[in-house]
Amino acid sequence: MKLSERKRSLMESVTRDALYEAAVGLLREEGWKGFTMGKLAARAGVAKGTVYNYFDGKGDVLFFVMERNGMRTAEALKSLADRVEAGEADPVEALGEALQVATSGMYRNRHVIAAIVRAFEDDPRLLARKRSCQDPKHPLVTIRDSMLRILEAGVRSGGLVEVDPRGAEAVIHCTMMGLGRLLATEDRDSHGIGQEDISSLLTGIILHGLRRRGAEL
Amino acid sequence: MKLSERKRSLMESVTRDALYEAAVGLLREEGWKGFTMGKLAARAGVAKGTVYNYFDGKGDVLFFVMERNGMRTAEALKSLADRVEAGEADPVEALGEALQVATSGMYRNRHVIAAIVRAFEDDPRLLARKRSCQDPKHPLVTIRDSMLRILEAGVRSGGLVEVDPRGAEAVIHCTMMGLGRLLATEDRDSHGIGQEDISSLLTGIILHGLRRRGAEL
Amino acid sequence: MKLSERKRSLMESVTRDALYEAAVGLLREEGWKGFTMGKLAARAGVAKGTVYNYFDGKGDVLFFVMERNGMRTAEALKSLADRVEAGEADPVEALGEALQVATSGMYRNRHVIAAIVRAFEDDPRLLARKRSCQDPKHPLVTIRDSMLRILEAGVRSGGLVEVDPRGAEAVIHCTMMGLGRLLATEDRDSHGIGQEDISSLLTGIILHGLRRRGAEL
Amino acid sequence: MKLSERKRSLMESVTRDALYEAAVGLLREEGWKGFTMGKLAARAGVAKGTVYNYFDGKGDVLFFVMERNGMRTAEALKSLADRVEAGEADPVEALGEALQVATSGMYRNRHVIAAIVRAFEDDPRLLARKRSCQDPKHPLVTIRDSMLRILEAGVRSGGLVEVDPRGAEAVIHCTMMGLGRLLATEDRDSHGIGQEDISSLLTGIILHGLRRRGAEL
DNA sequence: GATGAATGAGGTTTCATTCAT
DNA sequence: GATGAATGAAACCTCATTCAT
Repeated sequence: MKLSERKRSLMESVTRDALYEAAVGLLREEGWKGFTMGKLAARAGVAKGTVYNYFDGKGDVLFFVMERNGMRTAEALKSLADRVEAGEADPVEALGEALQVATSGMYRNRHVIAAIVRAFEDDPRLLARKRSCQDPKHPLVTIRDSMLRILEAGVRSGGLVEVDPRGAEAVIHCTMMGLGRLLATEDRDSHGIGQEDISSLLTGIILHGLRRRGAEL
Repeated sequence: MKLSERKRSLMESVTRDALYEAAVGLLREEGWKGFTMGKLAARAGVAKGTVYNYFDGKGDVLFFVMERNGMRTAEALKSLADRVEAGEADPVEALGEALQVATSGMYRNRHVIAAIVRAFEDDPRLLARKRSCQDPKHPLVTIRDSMLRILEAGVRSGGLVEVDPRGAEAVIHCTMMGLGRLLATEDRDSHGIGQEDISSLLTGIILHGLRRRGAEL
Repeated sequence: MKLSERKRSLMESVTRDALYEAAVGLLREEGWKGFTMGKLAARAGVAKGTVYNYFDGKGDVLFFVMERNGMRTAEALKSLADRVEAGEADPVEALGEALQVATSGMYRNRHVIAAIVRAFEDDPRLLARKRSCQDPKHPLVTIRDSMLRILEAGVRSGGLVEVDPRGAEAVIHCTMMGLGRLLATEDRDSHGIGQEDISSLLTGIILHGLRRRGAEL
Repeated sequence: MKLSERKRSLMESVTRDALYEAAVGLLREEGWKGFTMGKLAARAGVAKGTVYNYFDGKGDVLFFVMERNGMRTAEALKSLADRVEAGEADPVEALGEALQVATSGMYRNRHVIAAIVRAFEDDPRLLARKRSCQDPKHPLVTIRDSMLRILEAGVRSGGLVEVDPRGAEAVIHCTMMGLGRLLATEDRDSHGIGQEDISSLLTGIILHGLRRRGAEL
C-alpha cells in the first residue's frame, strides 16, 4: 500500500499548501480581525472541519504560517552566518546585510507578521509553545541564532563594540518587532517619512550604533 | 449652587478616576483580550451604563487611559526639549536622557501600552482619531514632538550625525513600540537577558548610532 | 399666593409647549427610532428628569402629542358635522370635504402619526388608556364622532347607500390609518404614483363607494 | 452520496420549518416587540447561532416569513388574474373576489403582517431590499401585480370607472395595509363593529367605489 | 479523511426610568 | 420643581470548535 500512502501524503500536502496560501492571503487582505476559521476554510476550498483535521486550532494555523513564512529569511541569514564563521565574510558587512535581509523580509510579510504578533499576545499557550520549541531547525530559532552568531563574530573580531552579543541580538529582535508593527500599520503619518526610509534609517542607526569607532580608520 | 456643582464635579472625577484605575488594572492583569466593558464596569464598581456616560465606547476609554498614561513622560520630555532649545542642556546628553525617560516610562506602563497598541491595530477608527488629534498638548503629540526637537538641536549643533531628524524620530518611535511589546510579553526567554538590560542596551545602541564620531574627541 | 400660582402655571405651560414642539420635531426628523427621552429632553432644553415630572413616560408623551396634533382636524370636522346636522350643509358634500380634511391632516402630520401608531402597537397599556378615554372633547374621539355624525346624516338623507354608519366610519378610520402609514413611509415606489395622487384617489373611491347611485341623477 | 445529501437537505428543511413556525408563533403571540432572535431560537429549539446559519439577521427572518406567508394569497390572486385575462372571468366579479381573498388572507395573517409592517418601518434597509426585489415570482410582487392586472382588465372592459389602474392598485394596497393594522390590533372597540364586518364592508365600499354605475343595468 | 450544521458563551451598546441632591 | 448621573435589563450578532454522517 505504499502507493496509496504516497497518494495520501501528496493530497495532504496539497491541502496544507492551500491552507497556507489561504491563510497568508487572508491575513494580507483582511488582517487579524478578518482572519476567521470559516473564511480560511472557504478560501482554501475545504470544509471547516477539515481545517481542524490539519491544525489544532486557530493558533496552530498561525504557528504554521509563521514557520513557513520565516523560512526564506532564515536560510539567507543562516548562510550569511555560516560564511562569517568560515571567515569568508566580514562580520560587520554581514551584519549590515543581515539587517537588510531581516528588514526586507519584515516588509514583505508585514501583514502576516503583525497578525502573528497579535495571535501570540492573545493566546499565552502559543507563546509557551514557541518558547518550548528549541528545535534548532525552526525558522524563528534559526533567524535569531544566525543573527547571534554574526554578532558574536563581530564582537570577537573587534569590528563591533564590546557588547554582550545576546543582548544585542535581543535588541535587534525587539527593534525588528517594532518595525514590523510600524510597517503593518501602514501609518504614513509619521511626520511624512516613508516606510522604506524608516527601514533603511533603522538599519543604518543600529549598524552605526554597534560598529566600533576605531574600525573606521 | 456652587457647592453642589463642586460636589457633583468631584463625584464625577472620583468615578472617572475609578474607571481609570480599573482600566489600567484590567489591562495589566488581563491584557487586551480581557478588557471588556463589563469587567471594567464591575471593577470600577459602577453599572455598565455608567461607563457609557463617561466614554463613547471601548475605544474612547483606551484613548483616555493612553492620555493619562503618557502625561508624566510627556512633561519630562517637554522640559528636556525646552532646556535644550534654551541652550541650557547639551543635545546629545539630553537625547540620552530622553531615551532613558521614554524607556523607563515604557517599562512602567508596558502592559497598558501593549494593550493600547493592540487596540489601535484592532480599530482603525481609533487610529484615525489619533491622527486627527493635532492638539499640541496631547501627551502623545508632546512626546514625539519633544523628541524631534531634541534631535533637531542635536543635528544642528553637530553633536549628532547628519540625519533627517524626522526620520530619526520615527525610528526611535518605532523602536520604542517594539520595546513596549517586548516588555509587555514578559519574555524572559530572550537568551537569558533581562528586560532592563535590553532597555539600557537599546538606548545605548541608538545613542551611539546617532552620535557623531568626531564628537568623542 | 395667587400670583405665584399663576406664575407656576405659566412656566409649566411653557415647558409643556417646549416639550410638545421638541417631540413633534423629533418625530418628524428622526422618526420613531430616533425618539428617545434623552433627545426629547435635550431638544426641549430641560433635564431628563423634568420630562418625567410632566409625563408618566414615553407613551404618555406620545399620547399628549397625539392629542394636540389632532385638535385642528378635530375642530374642522366637528364644525362640519354641526353644520350638517343643522341642515346647513349637504351630507354627501360634507363627507367629501371631511375626507379631504382628514386626508390632508394625515399628510401634514404623517411622521407624527406613524410614530404614534407604532407607539400604540408597542405598548398595550396605551391602547387600553386610549380605549378608556371616552372624554367627548378628546380630539381623537371628536374626529371619529364627527365623521360618524356626517355618515349618519348622509344615510338618513338617502344621499349615501344604506350602510351601518358605524361600520362605514370604522372602514374610513382604518383606511386613513393605512394612508397614514403609506404617507409616512415616503414610499414613492408604488408604481410611480405620487402620494397626493393616492390621497385624492382614495377619497374619491370611498366617496363613490358610499354614495347612492340614484343620487347622481 | 445522494442519500446523505437528501437526508441533510431534509434536516435543513425541518429546521427551516421549525424556524418559520416559531417566527410566526412569536409574532402572533408577542408582536414585533417580543420578536427577538433569542426567543426565536429557543422556540424553534435551536441555538442562537443556528438561526444565524439560516438567516442573515432579524430582517432576513421576517423577509422569509413574509414570503411564505403571502404564497397562498399570491397564488389565488394570480390564477384569478390569469382567468380574467383569458376572458374566463368577469373583471368586476374577479375584483370582488380578489378583494375578498386579500382581505381574508389579511385576516388569517394579521399578526404576522402587522409585525412585518412594523419591521419595515423600523429598518429602512429591509425596504430597500424589498424594493430591489423585482423577482416576479415573489409573493408580494405577485399579489400587487395580479391585482393590477385585474384592475386593468376591468377598466378596459368598461366595468370599472376610468381610473389609473396603478393608482387604484396603490389605493387598494394601502387600504389593505390599514386593514391589516386594524385587524392586528384586535380592537373591538370600533363602535362595537366586528372585524369581519369591517372587512366585508371595506371590500364592498371599494368595489362600489370602483364599479361603473351604468354597469349595473 | 472530509463535511458543514449546530452550538452557545461572550461582546458591545442602548435607553427608559429612578432618585438623591 | 429641576437636575442628570446611575442603573441594568435586554438586544443583536460573531465565531472557534465539535461531532454525527
